[in-house]
Amino acid sequence: MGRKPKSEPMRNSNAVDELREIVDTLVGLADEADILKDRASEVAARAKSRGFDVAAVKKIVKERREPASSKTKRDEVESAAEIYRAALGMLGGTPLGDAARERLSRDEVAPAGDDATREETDQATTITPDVLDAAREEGREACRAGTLVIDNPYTARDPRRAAWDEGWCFEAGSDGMDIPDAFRRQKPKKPAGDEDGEG
Amino acid sequence: MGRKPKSEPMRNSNAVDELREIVDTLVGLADEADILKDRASEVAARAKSRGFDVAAVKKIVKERREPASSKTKRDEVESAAEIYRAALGMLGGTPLGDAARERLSRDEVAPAGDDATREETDQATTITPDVLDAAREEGREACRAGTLVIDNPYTARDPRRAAWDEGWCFEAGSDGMDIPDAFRRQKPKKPAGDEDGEG
Amino acid sequence: MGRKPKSEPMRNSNAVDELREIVDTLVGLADEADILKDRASEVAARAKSRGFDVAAVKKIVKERREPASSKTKRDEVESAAEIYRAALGMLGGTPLGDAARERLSRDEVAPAGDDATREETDQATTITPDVLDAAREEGREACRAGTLVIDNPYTARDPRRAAWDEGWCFEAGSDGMDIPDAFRRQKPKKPAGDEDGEG
Amino acid sequence: MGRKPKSEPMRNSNAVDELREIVDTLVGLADEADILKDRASEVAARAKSRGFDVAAVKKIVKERREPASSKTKRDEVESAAEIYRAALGMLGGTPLGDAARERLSRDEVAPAGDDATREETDQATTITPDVLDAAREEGREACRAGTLVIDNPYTARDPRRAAWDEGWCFEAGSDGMDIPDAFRRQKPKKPAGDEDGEG
DNA sequence: AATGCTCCAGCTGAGC
DNA sequence: GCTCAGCTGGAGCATT
Repeated sequence: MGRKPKSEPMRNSNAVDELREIVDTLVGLADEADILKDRASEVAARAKSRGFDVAAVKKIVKERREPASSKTKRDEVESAAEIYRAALGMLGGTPLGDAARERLSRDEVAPAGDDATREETDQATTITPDVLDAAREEGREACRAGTLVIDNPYTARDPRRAAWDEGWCFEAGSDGMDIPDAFRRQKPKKPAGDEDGEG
Repeated sequence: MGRKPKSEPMRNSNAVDELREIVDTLVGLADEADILKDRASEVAARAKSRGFDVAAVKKIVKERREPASSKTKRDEVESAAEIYRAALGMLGGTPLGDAARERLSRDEVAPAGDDATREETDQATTITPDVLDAAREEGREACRAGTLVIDNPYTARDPRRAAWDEGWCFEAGSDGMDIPDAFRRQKPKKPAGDEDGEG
Repeated sequence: MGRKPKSEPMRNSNAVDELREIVDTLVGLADEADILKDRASEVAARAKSRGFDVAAVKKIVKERREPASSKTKRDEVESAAEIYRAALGMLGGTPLGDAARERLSRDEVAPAGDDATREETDQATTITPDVLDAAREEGREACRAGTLVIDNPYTARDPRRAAWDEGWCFEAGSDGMDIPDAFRRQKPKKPAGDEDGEG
Repeated sequence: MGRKPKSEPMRNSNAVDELREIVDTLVGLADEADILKDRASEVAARAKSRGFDVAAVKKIVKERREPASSKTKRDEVESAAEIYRAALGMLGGTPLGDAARERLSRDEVAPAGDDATREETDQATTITPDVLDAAREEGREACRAGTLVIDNPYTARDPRRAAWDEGWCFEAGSDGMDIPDAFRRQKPKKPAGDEDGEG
């Protein structure tokens, strides 16, 4: 395999030498990268053999490395997804997280109804579908009444908390008005104006 | 460009006809798939123009479509990651979620120390770094005392809740014993035995 | 952000320290990998600014780095693809390459007809569709006559060369017999036997 | 569980209904896409069981589907890569393809030396490294003399053809002048001007 | 609008 | 035999 045309000075060569250097450099860098990758695989294998969940470890590593901006964006997406889940009745027992609550409160999404309707709720209730439906309805009424989503009356682990959230979010998106800000992509180019792509 | 050797019957042809049919079928299927993809892009574009967060919508769609098994696995990984975050002090204010708590309780990870040390905590405390450190220490003591992680004394939105969780998880992994079950990959082939890959 | 639960020795810690070390190591390795990647990007940018075709350079680098085995497999696939193209009349003016010719010769794919039919061909012919069709037909006859594909009578740059190849390959796959070896995946688990997955 | 807040009219609902419709549509489209994918897998499996080389079949399918523009670009990159390979002495026995030859001729890359030096070459030579080196040197001289690369004196299957190409291309890039046009990315923004990114 | 980039899913080769 | 990690190819996105 001729590496290069045999014996000659070619010290004036220009393009070929440049090209060769570029290629060699890139090959070298790629080789070094392979070494690093191998070492990482080793560490992962050791972690696995010790019993750690490698997928979870990688998740942590990714988190550590991702810049704050990505993290922020990730949270933005997740909070929006939670609100959507709630509005579609897909919460599945897990109530809204902090980010989603903050987003909903920040945007004052409530249709601003007449008056507060939330009353005392006893914690000792047995959880049945009916009870959950009632909580959902409570959430809707609360939303109409202008109650903030953060004022969900049920405690953190109470299944009714999620149901109330669902009702609230559903109502927030069901007022016949335009899409509320909390449903929109945050930090848009056009802060408040709506662009109707098909109108 | 000749599409095929010109005029002849070739009704006995075997391999070529088969090949042609296979290729044509695959091309057709791929074309149909492209159409579907275009339609999906259209819908996404419309959603975007209406103001929805497309990334969040896609997340919802993915969730809807992913089979229960994937969902379960995803949760497994996420709960492990949360426990790791807690142990490394990376919770960042968000306390452990349900799955992680359940996992920690299920595995009875506590080193079973001497006696319960948790006392009353007043909710009205101003949150300072010191207060969080105290909560962290409380969590560690609670872990040593055999308190279950589910018995975190702080309420859902109290920042000390996360700190207590961190302390508890850190302690659970710091007892000088082997890696606790809650840190391990769930449902392993070898339920409890450890295999040291490096000897 | 508390890096770790505040002030204590914890020199007996086990799982947590291990986990921390694993994560830190992986983060470090990933960071180093990023540096290498940046350097590679720099080199690529320089190459681009000098006027080189970066995509082509990357291709060369990839080639240099890919092990011989991958190269071999790549060639296997490419030779098969060429034969398929020829059989489907998709050569588009480019005749079969060396690898495909060798493969076809090695497998003696010709249906072994009666006698040689190829006669002299004058090079000065004007190329018209008819001429190409004639060359195609010649190739088919040559195949039936047992002529090896390597004995294509047309010179390298003659468009009829590709047409002859097309005819030859088409005939090789059109004999009404089973799929010829040259059409099959080389180096199969079952050297000659065919397994019909569908019955 | 709860698909949506139970029984109510909500015919005025806006955002939620829109969202639900979008999600449902996307789920439906993705499901249809899955079906198509399954069918394609079936066909591929059948092809495999019949003995076809599935990778090669996929390559053909891809080719059939890729638009002419992609094809053109692909060829551009490949021809550049071939020229680079030749200049670096990596041809490995395969001479330049048509596209590369055309590119080199189009750009008149030769340094335009003194006089033609190519003489008759007898085909019966035994191929040895020395012979290849000689062919390489011939190619270089031919390039210096202004001979077009298309006038490579060796026939298509002669190994010296590749060596001659290598010498020619090497010389074309080694004249101490700037990077020749044939080495550059075709159809650049700045047709002839060079921008030195690091000068 | 075109291009490069980054992320993701699907595929392939090992390993228990 | 099945699973799993690594990898390649493609699609969406941001950018100019």
